[in-house]
Amino acid sequence: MTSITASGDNQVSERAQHFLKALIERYIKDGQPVGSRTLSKDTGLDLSPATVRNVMADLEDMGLVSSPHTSAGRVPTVSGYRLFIDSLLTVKRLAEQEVDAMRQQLDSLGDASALVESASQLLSGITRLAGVVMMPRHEHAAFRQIEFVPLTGNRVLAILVTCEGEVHNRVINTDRSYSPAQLEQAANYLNTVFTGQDMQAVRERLLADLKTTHEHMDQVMMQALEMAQRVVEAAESSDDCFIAGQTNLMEFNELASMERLRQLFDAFTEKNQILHLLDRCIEAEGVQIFVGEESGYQLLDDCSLVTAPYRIDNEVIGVLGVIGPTRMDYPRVIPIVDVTARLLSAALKQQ
Amino acid sequence: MTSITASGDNQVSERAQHFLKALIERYIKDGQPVGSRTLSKDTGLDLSPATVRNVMADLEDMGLVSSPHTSAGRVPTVSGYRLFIDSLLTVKRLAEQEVDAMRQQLDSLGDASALVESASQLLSGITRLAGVVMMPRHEHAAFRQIEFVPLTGNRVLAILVTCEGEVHNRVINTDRSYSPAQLEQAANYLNTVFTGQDMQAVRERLLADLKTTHEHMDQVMMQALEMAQRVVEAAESSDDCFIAGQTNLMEFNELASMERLRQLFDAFTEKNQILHLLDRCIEAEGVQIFVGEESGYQLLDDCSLVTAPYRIDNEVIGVLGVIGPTRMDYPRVIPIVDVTARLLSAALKQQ
DNA sequence: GTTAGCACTCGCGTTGATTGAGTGCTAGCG
DNA sequence: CGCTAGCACTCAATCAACGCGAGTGCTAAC
Repeated sequence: MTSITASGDNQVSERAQHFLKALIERYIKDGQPVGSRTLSKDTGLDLSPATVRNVMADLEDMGLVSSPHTSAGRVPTVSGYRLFIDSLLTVKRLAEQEVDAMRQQLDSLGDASALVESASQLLSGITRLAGVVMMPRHEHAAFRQIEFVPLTGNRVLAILVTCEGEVHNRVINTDRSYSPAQLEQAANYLNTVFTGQDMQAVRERLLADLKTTHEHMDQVMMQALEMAQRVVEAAESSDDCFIAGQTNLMEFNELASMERLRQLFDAFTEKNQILHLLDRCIEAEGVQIFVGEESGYQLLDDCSLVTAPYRIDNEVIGVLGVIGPTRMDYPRVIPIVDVTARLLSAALKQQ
Repeated sequence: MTSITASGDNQVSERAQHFLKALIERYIKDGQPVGSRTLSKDTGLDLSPATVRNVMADLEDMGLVSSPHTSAGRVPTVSGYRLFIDSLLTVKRLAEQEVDAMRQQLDSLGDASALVESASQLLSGITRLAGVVMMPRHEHAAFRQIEFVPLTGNRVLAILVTCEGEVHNRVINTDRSYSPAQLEQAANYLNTVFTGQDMQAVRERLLADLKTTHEHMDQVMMQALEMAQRVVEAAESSDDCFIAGQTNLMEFNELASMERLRQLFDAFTEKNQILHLLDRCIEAEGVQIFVGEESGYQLLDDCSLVTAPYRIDNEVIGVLGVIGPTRMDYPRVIPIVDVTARLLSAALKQQ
């Protein structure tokens, strides 16, 4: 609309940025719209409220702040937060001892899922927000062992173990009953063929075998292939996530509406929407942030999501992060999420 | 205080009971304190509000109802609900087709834990309260098979399968590494010794062996015994429960305080308090109800718990129920809980 | 460009009056 | 003796009126 100022800083002057920063920091601190008087004291610069008001009017024109009503102070808009996050914010680095404390809390005993749970609790406990951690997805997980256990009534329990020590099991209804010996033989065969192989390869091979060998093979093997296929499938689709500290969100009065909260909590138990969202963050290099509507889910309209990918052997295998109100303490939360991702990566590597 | 009336009905007259019943039914329906005028219309008897007031005053003296303030109507107290539940209420039997619909929803595929989850969802969905189902605890579960899988770094994955098709696994840190052959040999030994035996017997035998054979046995076997002991322990302590539809409770304005709700939800994720409470219901014959403070947990002060045990082969193996506000529709909820328990029992038996 | 001054706006909390639902009590009736 | 009509009383809830205070935009002067 208005012509671009000569400051070069595409539209918003150095000073205006400084004010925006101060405003957001203040707003994060006490959650109230911040007025010109307060702000004039907050910034180091020794300027009168009236001057501040002029700057605020500019910021409002640019859509970076807005006032809830005519005689309240200003609050940051989503674009305001965006600018703040992208170029204004000064991250508070964590002290070495804080990192150590976190490392200790991340109990590295037990299996991957215990670790993931522990990480989400760590995140939520330390940020007082909701912590969420995707289960690691091993695209290149390796097949270790498969076992079939006959149950009553034509049902077979298939157990699959990966080299990473994860156990997946699934009950499968078969059309006729099989003897323990038959099942053992089938398992032995599969184990010798597949042990150590990449899970994706196993999957493909299984599908191929199921098609091609349709006639040549005996009934038992066919059935075994199918069962293996089913449990591998189950293992792959078990991308899940842990969410901890949901109830922390109840403390924030900007989310106080039961209606909204309920939808949010339902999404947390449903999980798949959250998972989709996390999936979209998996390609980011480091910390990624969605503010308010940016996520695209109306559910999260007043929320922000701060995520970071975690990896093993330099390959990204999952994402973790926190969900909280848009008014969250980004400078504090960002390094926490970042460090937690690193710690989790390290802990997973040790296994 | 006043002398006992001759009605014999220990203090509270036939008519008073009738009024109490009408009052509670009304209060359950619209959640407002009910006044004398309303009540005089509600009961079939054609009596004036003034008369009703006299009766209400009596009920209040007996502690069965109370008024939130002087010019509001009356609300049932805990003792009022108690009397209502114990001797006044007329249960609404479920229609055959409703039961059928429930049976269909209770997806009987998959393992026990899927079934339990499905049951809790069924309960919460149909009552619009929170549904909770204990995992079945097989005191007499039978040992089926144990397997040890070596992982990296002196860690071993122990997998235990019961005859019922449940899989328990646990990662165990050992003090030195063992070869796959050693582990297999150990597993084979345990399997031949224990297969088909009662889990409790297995547990005892393991403990005994660990003590007595201390010197005679070789290192590998000692370690195997210990690992087996650990995984059996894990299996036994895995008494857990599923809770569904927590968010339903947000709809009730008597629970609208964030503070209380938060505590409640935290208890739901923590689960062990809930479990203790359910444990106390395991001995009841049929449906058991805790109203408000009766549960003994302050958390549940404004809540009621309706439970019923479920069984397999006539042996009680778990409890399920619903949690909701004290003002819940008992006549409807009770048969639902009852029927769900029966359906779950039947579904478990089929396995 | 900055600031002081001023009129104006608008949410919030207080007050006070009104309403209406409901009670307890008492006197009278069958 | 049980029931009822009537009456005075209580108390939460609703609403309008009001003042307060925080904050704004604008203008004129430095």
